[in-house]
Amino acid sequence: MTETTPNEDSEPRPAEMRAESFHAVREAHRNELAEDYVELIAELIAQFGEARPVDIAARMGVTPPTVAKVLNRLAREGLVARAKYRSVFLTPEGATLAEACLRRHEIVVRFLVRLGLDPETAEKDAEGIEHHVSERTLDLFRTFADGD
Amino acid sequence: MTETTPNEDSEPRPAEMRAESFHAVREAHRNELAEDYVELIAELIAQFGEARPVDIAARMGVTPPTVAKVLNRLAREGLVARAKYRSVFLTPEGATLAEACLRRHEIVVRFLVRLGLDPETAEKDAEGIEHHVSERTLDLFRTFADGD
DNA sequence: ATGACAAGTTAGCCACGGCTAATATAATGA
DNA sequence: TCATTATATTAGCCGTGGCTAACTTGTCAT
Ligand SMILES: [Mn+2]
Ligand SMILES: [Mn+2]
Ligand SMILES: [Mn+2]
Ligand SMILES: [Mn+2]
Repeated sequence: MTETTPNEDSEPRPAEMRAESFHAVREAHRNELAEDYVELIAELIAQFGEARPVDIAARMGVTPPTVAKVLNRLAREGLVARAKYRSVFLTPEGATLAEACLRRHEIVVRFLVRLGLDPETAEKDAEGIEHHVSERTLDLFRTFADGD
Repeated sequence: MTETTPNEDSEPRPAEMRAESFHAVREAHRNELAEDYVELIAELIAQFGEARPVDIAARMGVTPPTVAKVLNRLAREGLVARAKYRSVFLTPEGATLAEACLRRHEIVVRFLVRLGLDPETAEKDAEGIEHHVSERTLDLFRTFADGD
């Protein structure tokens, strides 16, 4: 059975289009951890004046060694500045990204709550959804959240 | 600077709650590939009577060896049945999962379209969002999609 | 029936992000 | 001060999911 145009009634999406979607998802997942980290680091700095690995670990729900490894990658990528055994800070690039992520996060949460979701679940679902929301979709979310 | 109750105006969510959210996201990501594969396999079987690795690869946007490796895992997990050099089929468990994923996928897409998104982008965003939607949220999506 | 091409598999590489155990440094308080 | 505790890092393990290259098997047309 070779792959030709199907004789079905509802046209299935072409293979390449599907592939594009999955590529986009994988791309989102590649950026996800960096986004959540810088966002969290920004919040910790705002609250405490610094971001300590131990606090990051507690909030990310992972162990300190895991945090260390990720932070090294973020440093390598220029999002984070660090000195051994010291707190973590954001580079300008990291701070910019954090700001964008924070905004997006809040829009998604407000949208879900507006839709009727309890804030707890909204926060939980948003943590995943936020990374898969295109600019267009985010605009619609924002409008809906503010709207009525 | 130790971590105590902050003197901020807006109460930040406790660390454990945040950790829970991230745990949920990681859990979703662990199931994601299996869900997308069985969903796709179900569709291919519906269209062509069988699901061939080469067609899976084209639609997932990956190479055949990658598909082979993932299929082996799915077989190990009892979602898929296969014989060497033959097409892939779903176990009852796999078929059940596929059905649920298909439904969820369609709800998310219809929701996004109803919100005002073009079908292209809706399909793309849905591919990621679907895995981060709780039962509650899915209900709200369904209602909104049908509603008005 | 068989040879050529398509499809599938295997082997082996890599980066990532979890983890534990062990070690090194910093911070605290008696 | 300095001993104890808290925090951070390193080393090393594992499973996953990408990839390419090489090989095996299946399919199809002549
Ligand atoms: Mn997130
Ligand atoms: Mn998906
Ligand atoms: Mn899907
Ligand atoms: Mn995701």
